[in-house]
Amino acid sequence: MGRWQPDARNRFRQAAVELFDEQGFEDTTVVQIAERAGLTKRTFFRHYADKREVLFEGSARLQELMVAALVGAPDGATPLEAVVAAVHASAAYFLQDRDAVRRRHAVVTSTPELQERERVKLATLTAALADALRGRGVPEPTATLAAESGVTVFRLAFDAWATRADPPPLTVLADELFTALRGVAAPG
Amino acid sequence: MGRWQPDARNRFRQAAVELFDEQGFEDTTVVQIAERAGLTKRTFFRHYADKREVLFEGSARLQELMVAALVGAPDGATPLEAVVAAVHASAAYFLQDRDAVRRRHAVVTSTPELQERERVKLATLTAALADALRGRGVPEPTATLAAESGVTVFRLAFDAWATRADPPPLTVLADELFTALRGVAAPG
DNA sequence: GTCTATAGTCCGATAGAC
DNA sequence: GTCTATCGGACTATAGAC
Repeated sequence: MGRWQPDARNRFRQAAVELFDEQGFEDTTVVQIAERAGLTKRTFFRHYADKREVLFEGSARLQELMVAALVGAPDGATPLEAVVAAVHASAAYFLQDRDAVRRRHAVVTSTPELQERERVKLATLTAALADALRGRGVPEPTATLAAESGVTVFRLAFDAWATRADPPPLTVLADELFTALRGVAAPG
Repeated sequence: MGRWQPDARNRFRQAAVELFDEQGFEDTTVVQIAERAGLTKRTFFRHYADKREVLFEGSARLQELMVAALVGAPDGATPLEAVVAAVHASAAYFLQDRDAVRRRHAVVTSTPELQERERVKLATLTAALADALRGRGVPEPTATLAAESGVTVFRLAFDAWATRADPPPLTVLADELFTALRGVAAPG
């Protein structure tokens, strides 16, 4: 096989997750990750802009999924209904290996640095959803506000889903929050 | 006056803002800031946890202002109305020296690292507002959703106010967004 | 106030795939 | 040969330790 280590990214990701789980994010150095992956620090930074990024590889895929669902929502759907469709679509993404999702969530919520990065990813997601809404002809500021509301509901629903012992489906949690949101914005 | 340089924080803050303005955040080192302030790097890190924090000194004060307004809202106010009062109260904070506010906003929006920190501060503000709402007897998830909505409106209104050439008052921009939000959540 | 560890960058060299 | 991915080490700045 020669000196190339195949699947560099997969190896890095697995090594990183293991080490973060064993000894925490801050006490794990990039050199340690590289050693366990059988590669070097230099190569790590060729694949990831920084140490945090190794935990956020999936976010692009999740975003595509949600945007696609929003774009594919029925023509007659209101902006918020289209956003609800996007949030519902996200549930499929997390069903694959629930334990891994929960472990990752635990690491992220216990590390301020990682929470920062998560917020950035959610901001990117919000921008993408707002953009897709504008593509459906939704004007500003409605598009941005609908996208912001949807991502807020998504984040709160996902937090509850990843934290609770035996949670209902993500779609159910999200629907409860959407209902509550309607009550907040238009009381009486 | 002795060996202490009085007003260390003020000196650091002013030196930092000047340097960030002249050569950007990333190309400015903490040593440069300390030199211009007539102090040492060590002293800088005694006052601020990291290089970014020097730009966010005011956020605690802003938060107090908004929480106080929320707490002081009329008893009959709905959760969202109480949050609107908090956002309105923030306008007073920014009236002091508008140019400084705009320069700071320009630096923050042009530096991803600083946007991350800003998001964290907004998340802290959201938590504080939600807490104050719970103190008024508002149950979950209403308290959190109202706080999230309010901070979203605050952020969008502030962005517009700090970006536009000759903007209307922050309160006016915020009210427009609150109205649009009601339309998003309860259409028809 | 000095000393050290770690994140992250830059360079040249090298080895596989095509 | 060309393209791409890796390696190795030296280097700077942040941040924390002593």
